[in-house]
Amino acid sequence: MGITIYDIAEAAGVSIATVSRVFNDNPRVSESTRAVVLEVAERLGYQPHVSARSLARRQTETISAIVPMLSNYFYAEVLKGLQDRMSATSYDLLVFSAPTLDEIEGQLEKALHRGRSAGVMLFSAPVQGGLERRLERSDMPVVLVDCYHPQFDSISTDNRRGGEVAADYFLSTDMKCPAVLMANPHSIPASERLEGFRRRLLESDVTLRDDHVIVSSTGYHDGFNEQAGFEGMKTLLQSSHVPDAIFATSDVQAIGAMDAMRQSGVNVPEEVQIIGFDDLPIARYLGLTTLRQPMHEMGARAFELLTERMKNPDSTVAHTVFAPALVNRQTTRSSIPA
Amino acid sequence: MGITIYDIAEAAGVSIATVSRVFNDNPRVSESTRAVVLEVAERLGYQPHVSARSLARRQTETISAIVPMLSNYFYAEVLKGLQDRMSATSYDLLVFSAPTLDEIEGQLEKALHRGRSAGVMLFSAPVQGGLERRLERSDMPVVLVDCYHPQFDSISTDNRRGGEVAADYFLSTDMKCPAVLMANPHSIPASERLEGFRRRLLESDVTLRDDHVIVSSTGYHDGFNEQAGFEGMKTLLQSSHVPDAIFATSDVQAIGAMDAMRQSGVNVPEEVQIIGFDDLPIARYLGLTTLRQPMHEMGARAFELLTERMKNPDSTVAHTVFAPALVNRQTTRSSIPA
DNA sequence: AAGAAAGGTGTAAGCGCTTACAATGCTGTT
DNA sequence: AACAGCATTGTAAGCGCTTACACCTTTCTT
Repeated sequence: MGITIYDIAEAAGVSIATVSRVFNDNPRVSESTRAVVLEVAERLGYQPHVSARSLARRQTETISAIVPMLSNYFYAEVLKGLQDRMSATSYDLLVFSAPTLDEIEGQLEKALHRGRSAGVMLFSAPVQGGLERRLERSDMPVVLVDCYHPQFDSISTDNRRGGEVAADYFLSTDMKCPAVLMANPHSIPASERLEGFRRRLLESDVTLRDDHVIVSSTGYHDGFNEQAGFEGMKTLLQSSHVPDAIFATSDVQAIGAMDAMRQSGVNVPEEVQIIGFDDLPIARYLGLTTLRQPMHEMGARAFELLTERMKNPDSTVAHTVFAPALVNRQTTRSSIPA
Repeated sequence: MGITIYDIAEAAGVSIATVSRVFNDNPRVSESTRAVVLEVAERLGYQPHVSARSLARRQTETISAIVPMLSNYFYAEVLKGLQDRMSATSYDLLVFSAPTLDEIEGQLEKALHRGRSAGVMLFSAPVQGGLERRLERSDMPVVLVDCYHPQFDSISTDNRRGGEVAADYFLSTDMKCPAVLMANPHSIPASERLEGFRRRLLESDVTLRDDHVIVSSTGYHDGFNEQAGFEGMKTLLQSSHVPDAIFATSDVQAIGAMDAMRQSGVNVPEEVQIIGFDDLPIARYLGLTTLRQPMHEMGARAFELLTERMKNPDSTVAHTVFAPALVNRQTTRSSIPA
């Protein structure tokens, strides 16, 4: 159906090898024939056939991203950073979605399919068990995003540090009774955030009650969703000890929690302070104090790590860890000068 | 590097044709040899090579989506609907991003590349001029999402109707002075929303002042962004005639506007009502009254239209139009009984 | 002026798969 | 017993491209 190099070759009066060379920027073609070939190709509207090319070259120009869910704004932002970085290159982005843990392996299998992609980005996946083995067995360049494994390049945020920063901030205010709106317990980022938060409080004279760590009841988005925050907050407000400082493991949870407080007539931050995590663009317009993850930068860096790995499969593994930064807005009270 | 059908054929003691037949569910293979081939393939970890397969078959199993921006939550939601629908099939999703109008043609060119995809979804693109010609010239199955052209299958929301519904609602309250927070004027959906809103007001005794149609100052996301809403609202609040009812052409603009009002101490909805557009999941937790677009359903339906078109290239063009529904929450006042 | 080096082009053998066609061995018919 | 008909399998020719190798001109050495 389409125009092939044979058509071009014939029309230009050269061989297919020459046509191919022109399209591969091979210097062993004279300027004059190059011009002719290009002119003919342009006139006939020639495009190289993607599959044929990658079959012959034994490599593709597409990379695969396995993402839990596009409708999770955190991933949407990271992917935007990734795409902005990629757009200058000739790579294409194939997106697989794996909403639940069990689906990851299946999607990874598709992404790892021979001839499909030049590299894979795996988002927020606990790399262990079958997944770990599968990844080790393949010789595909891989970058982990928002997760970690010693053997693979990765890019992530220092979640523990984020928890610590949140705790430190609360401790610098007149906070008496903290609580955590936690996502699903099996979520590694969420667990790490909780861990950092808890660790810092342990070193202080404030205690984090066990019943003040509310685990998400909904599995959707791994518990990183508004509803989880809303319901968790409802629970906290009914507690015998209503907390006065909330650390939510994501902005969307914080947003749900703020709604619950609004409905109950609780003033933020006068009665209850709240800190989120991510700093989605929207957080600014909600006045939400939060821990910023450089999402676009993470996406861009992930692409760089991946291409680096593709170029140099045996270089040492690189882990890029970003430090989350507290963005102080209107849902927290001011620090008490020391 | 990988295992090929030759390896399988040799190990199973059959020809490559038979191996190929097994993997293509060709019935002309005996049960016994099928079992042997499958067993050997499993043992050797065989996977068909994607490019080789699509080269030989002259077709791919991937579809391309050209989206202005992944970080626009509307697209993220539609894509989620699309992926959920696709996950049961063997199709893969290639995502191209075209943040500005000029970039669409280039990205479309990539998506239309021979051998790349079996079909294309084009989001929010004004199909005219070069784009229109390019699309007509290709024989690629295409579905337009959030835009319209008589010659191509499309899926969209009745934007004018949305504007009318918003106007009708405001008119049913004690609204005196409406305003519109408009995105970029060249955005077709935004223009249509404005048009419907304006049309209804024209039939009423309330007038929409020209200086109360605020066009987005930022081009980012075509003006569908929080900042545009924020700044537009600031402008309105400084107007000699401060409006008491705002129709924002998207939820994110409404969110920006609400922040501006909060900062200025304006009460919503007592002093100013506001209606958004989209009904992002977050809208519910912000109590935002808005016009709901069934985003997931739109994605799913887009996929169905596309596969339909792929199966049957000559069937008549189908346009699916969803009616937006008003979701009444806390940013609007109640209707006055007629 | 002869030979080496360099530049430019063509030939042909893949890349891994699908599939038309041919070949084989059965079964059942007459 | 000979043959038609069927099920099963193999052979080989692509799909459109890349690239090693060979070949032929030029140009440069000495």
